[in-house]
Amino acid sequence: MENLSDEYTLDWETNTFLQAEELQRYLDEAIPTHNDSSSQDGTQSSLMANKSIASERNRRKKLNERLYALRSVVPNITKMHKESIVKDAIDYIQKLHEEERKIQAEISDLESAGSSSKSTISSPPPKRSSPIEVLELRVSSMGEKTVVVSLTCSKRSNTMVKLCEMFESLNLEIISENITAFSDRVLKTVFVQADEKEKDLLKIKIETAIAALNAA
Amino acid sequence: MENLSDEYTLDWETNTFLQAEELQRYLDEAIPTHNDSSSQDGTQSSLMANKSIASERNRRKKLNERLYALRSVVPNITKMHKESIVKDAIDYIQKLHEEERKIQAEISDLESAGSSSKSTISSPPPKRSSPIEVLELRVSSMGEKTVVVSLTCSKRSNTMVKLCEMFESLNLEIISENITAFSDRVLKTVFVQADEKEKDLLKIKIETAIAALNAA
DNA sequence: CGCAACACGTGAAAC
DNA sequence: TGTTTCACGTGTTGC
Repeated sequence: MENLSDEYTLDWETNTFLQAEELQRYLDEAIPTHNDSSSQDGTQSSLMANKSIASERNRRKKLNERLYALRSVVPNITKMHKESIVKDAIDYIQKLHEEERKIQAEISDLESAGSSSKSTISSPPPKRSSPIEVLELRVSSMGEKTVVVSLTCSKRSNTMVKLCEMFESLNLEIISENITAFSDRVLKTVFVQADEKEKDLLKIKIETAIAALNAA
Repeated sequence: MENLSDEYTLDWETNTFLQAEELQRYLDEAIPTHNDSSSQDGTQSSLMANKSIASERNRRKKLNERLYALRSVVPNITKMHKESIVKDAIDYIQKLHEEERKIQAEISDLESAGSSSKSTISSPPPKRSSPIEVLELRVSSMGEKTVVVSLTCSKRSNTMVKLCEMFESLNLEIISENITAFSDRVLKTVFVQADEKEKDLLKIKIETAIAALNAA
């Protein structure tokens, strides 16, 4: 039977080629397996066979290297089988496609910047958008000394960061705040310690801050 | 020449699966290859073997379908061999990466346009950094394809912003995320689309990102 | 004739 | 335990 006791498998799970040296040695050395000069009627059987076998090995090796490289350019993932590597690559490409589409729209909207400091709410479809697209802004009072701000935006690349910065710049006395991102929406809720009469003023402040941030 | 009588090979060159019917017939029919009733000692040899062989067939078929799908999402080229499909996909992803990088730079340049004259609202350069103090970091899996990150920090001046930026920089596939600040704590919860096996790796990534951010 | 690309069945190894 | 993934050598087909 075949001896081949040694282990040469390259390892997709542990990320790197395991024992590359050994694999290489195996590959280089093992090609002329049959150097038994049986010299039978065989014309060049072993010679031809060895070439074919080497070609096939090389082909497989190449393809595997390519798959390995493919995985390395796809972020997020670090393991998995051949099939999943390709699958994840597909998903990733599609994700990039969509992202590019969004960014493209965002940029074209940015260039045709119209400062919309007037509208209180209202921004209906995903058509009209600026860096921060406010879908809804509600400022209400909860008791005498607490004001609740509820803000809904469409989710863009840096929306959460900007929202945080924006509220931070207002220097409010924040009791508690919360941001949730899901689907294509970002929802921010802030509990502010302030007199209920400041409610409307606070709303204007927020609108102004957003407008300023978008016009920057 | 173009006789192609019993052709079953699926054709990567001409783009579509050639003679899919015939291939299918071949696949379906040929499984119980050995129904030679030699009635040899065979206990379950053929039975077990046929399972293995069918599994292998299915695995290969799956992988080929995936490769085919991969090629379909990569624009530009259409045809070529397996290896080139993967290679083109890699090139394309890298091209998209670079494009994204450019766009990102362009956008940040656009955003940091004006300013400098007389900013009433926006804080000038509040570049003071207060490190992120991690109180608890829990990364767990929820099902096979979802990983939940739960991170608790102490609340400092820019903690929320930094947390958002940090997660954004990781380029994860985020299903939904949430930040809540209350009292002197900030709690961030993120649902990430990732294999459960990536759990530990993801935790390390987050820890590293936070450490790097604090060292700035 | 060879060369390149492929599908196939098989045994080994990992989970 | 068995299921799944893999590399391998081989036969076949089109250039």
